[in-house]
Amino acid sequence: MGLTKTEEFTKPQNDLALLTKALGHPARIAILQYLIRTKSCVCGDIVDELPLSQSTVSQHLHELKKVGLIKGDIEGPTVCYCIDEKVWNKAKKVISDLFGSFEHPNCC
Amino acid sequence: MGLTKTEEFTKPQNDLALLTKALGHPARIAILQYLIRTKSCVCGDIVDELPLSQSTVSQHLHELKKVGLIKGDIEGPTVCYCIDEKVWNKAKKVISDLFGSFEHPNCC
DNA sequence: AACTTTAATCGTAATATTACGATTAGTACA
DNA sequence: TGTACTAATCGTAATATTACGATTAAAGTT
Repeated sequence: MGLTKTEEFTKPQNDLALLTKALGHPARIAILQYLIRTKSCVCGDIVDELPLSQSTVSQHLHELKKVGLIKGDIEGPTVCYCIDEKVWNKAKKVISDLFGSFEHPNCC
Repeated sequence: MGLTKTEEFTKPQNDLALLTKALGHPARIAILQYLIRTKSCVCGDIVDELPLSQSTVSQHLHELKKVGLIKGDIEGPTVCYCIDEKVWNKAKKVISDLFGSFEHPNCC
């Protein structure tokens, strides 16, 4: 199938899964790290930075934009991608809530 | 293709991507939450808890075991799944490092 | 030994993902 | 207007994922 049974799970579960799924590719991790690292929100430079073709990078940027982690502002001929602080902080909270909810093993 | 160019990225990037990818399905989020919530490391009950077939749940458990987040101890006829504290804490750190590395937007 | 229970694995089908080259759309400049 | 550049989209191929039923393997029970 390849089709997730989304309707059978809660919205928080689906949202968290969509978020982590978006993070689940080394290229997208690399993009986020690059955006955080570089002071200026350099744009098409991402393509030069990554070992992937322009169209593939564009697809990964689209995935990240879909979950809101980044946003793209058109600046003349180029596009400026940045981390979306609001979504980023929300994601940070949701994920740390998950990891914080485990204290100690119940068994084993 | 569907084949990630793993060799072009760093090990930390690939490791983090594999971890988040494993989290990137609502069923696997639900499994982890269930294991955290229930005091006893109840086992095949996971199947009853989830709206998926036994074989599908088994596959998801396998995915989580692959990245080490959970471990399964055979206890008589049943198998007891638990969070692996060590891997869990490491994952927690790696992810919070990523989210902590962003302070404020550089632009936009 | 035969039976039951539990959970992994196999086989399969449908859909998703990853990647690329080629094309297109949009903007700036000559 | 024509040209050059950037970045999205289209088309496509290869592989991965999700899901299920059926089968198998392993352990306990009768």
